[in-house]
Amino acid sequence: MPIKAPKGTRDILPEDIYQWNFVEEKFANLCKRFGYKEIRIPVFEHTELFQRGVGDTTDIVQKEMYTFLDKGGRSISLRPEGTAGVVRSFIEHGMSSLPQPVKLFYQITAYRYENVQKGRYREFNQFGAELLGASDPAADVEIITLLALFFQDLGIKNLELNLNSIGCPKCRGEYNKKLRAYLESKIEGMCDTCKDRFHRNPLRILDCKEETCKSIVKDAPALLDNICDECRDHFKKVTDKLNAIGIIYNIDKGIVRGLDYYTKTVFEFVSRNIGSQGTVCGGGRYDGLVEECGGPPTPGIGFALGVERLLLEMQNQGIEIPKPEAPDIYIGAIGEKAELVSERLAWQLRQHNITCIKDIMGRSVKAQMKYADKIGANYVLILGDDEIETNKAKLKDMRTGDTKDITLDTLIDRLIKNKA
RNA sequence: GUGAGUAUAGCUCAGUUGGUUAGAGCGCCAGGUUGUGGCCCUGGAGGUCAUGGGUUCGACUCCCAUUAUUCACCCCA
Repeated sequence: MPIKAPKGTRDILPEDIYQWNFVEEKFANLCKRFGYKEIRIPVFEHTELFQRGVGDTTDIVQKEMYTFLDKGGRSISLRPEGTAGVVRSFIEHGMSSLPQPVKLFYQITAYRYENVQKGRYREFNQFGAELLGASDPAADVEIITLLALFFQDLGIKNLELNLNSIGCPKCRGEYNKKLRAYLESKIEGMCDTCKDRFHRNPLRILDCKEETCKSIVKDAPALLDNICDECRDHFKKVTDKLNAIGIIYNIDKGIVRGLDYYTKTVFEFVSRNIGSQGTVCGGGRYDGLVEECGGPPTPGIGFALGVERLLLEMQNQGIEIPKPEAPDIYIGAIGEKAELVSERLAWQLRQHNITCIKDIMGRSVKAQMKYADKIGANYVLILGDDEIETNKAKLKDMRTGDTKDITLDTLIDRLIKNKA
């Protein structure tokens, strides 16, 4: 039995890689335009980091992490997301002593043990950015505008931006009391997971998809209507700024986010066209996270964007990504003498930054021509005894089919000129 | 963890009420033209019919299990 890629993983093949390179480069350039710097973090971390950072009560930590003991007996987990690792690095390298704010971006794979479906894999790719040290609503807006501009740059239209505020620990505590009071009498009518949530994290009951829970929750007090003055003011400033820029959004009181660290602003960009996993990007503010992970009190906000979903959406919208450039020239040879010359020629061409494919199969001229055609070479040069003797050859333009006599010494200059 | 669909060549798929050497198109290799691609023609390589068991004189076809895969639930990027 041949070995196949494990469930939920996939190869990105040479024929598709240009799409990935394209969005990766676009994202990196955009982040730099906003003053963000790239950071690379480990694929695995101490399990405890995610337990503390992502949250012990979350599905991600409870049932989706790839966790194992290494040979030293340490509990290690593959990162299920990027923020916790970035925050750990921020603390470990004393980045709170850097000029504030600290702006970071990354392009990572992440790992979650889940059942696979469209737009969801066990190994998946995320683009993310984290803005640390800035508590002002302007920081929230910067992160959202970065994303809006990214989608605009790529030509993606009609992604819905959903916004909510889930308050700070202070007002959320108040709200949890209110919510519990409201739900207490109705607890018997709720599903089993929600009965559990009632004690652990009643907020997430708001997000339950069970009909019975939904109907109970429908008339529950909304979190957004019960946040404290400071949080309300923060949220208003965020929406005022978005209005001023002209970024369209919905306020969605149901967004809770599955990670425990979020505070105040939470948001997501959603597509309706790419299956049931339509959240292309999710993010929010996490003012307590750095401290929770053992660093100095530091506000932060960031997001993670699912690259597989991004590409699905681009495909869905018919957005064309420029294909990679074709090889400049194919050099074929007949006979050993010509082969030696073609080796030297190819070496020189490549030194001059010209993409040159040469024959390494010793095949017939016809086979070589067919191959040159299939790889999309712009020009073909076939060398034989005649060419070596006269130092001249026919340079064939594969598009038009025209051939032109050239001397071998002028080939490089000619190709360089063609490229320009 | 749960539910449903699917599994035949590298890819996309045929394969009759169960019948003997399992097919096509595309792709790959070669030849037709021993020095010039695309079009055309000819030939070749490539299959434990997902795996294991069962029913049957006989199974790609029917039944069961397993695995993989797709979509969905939960949840999330």
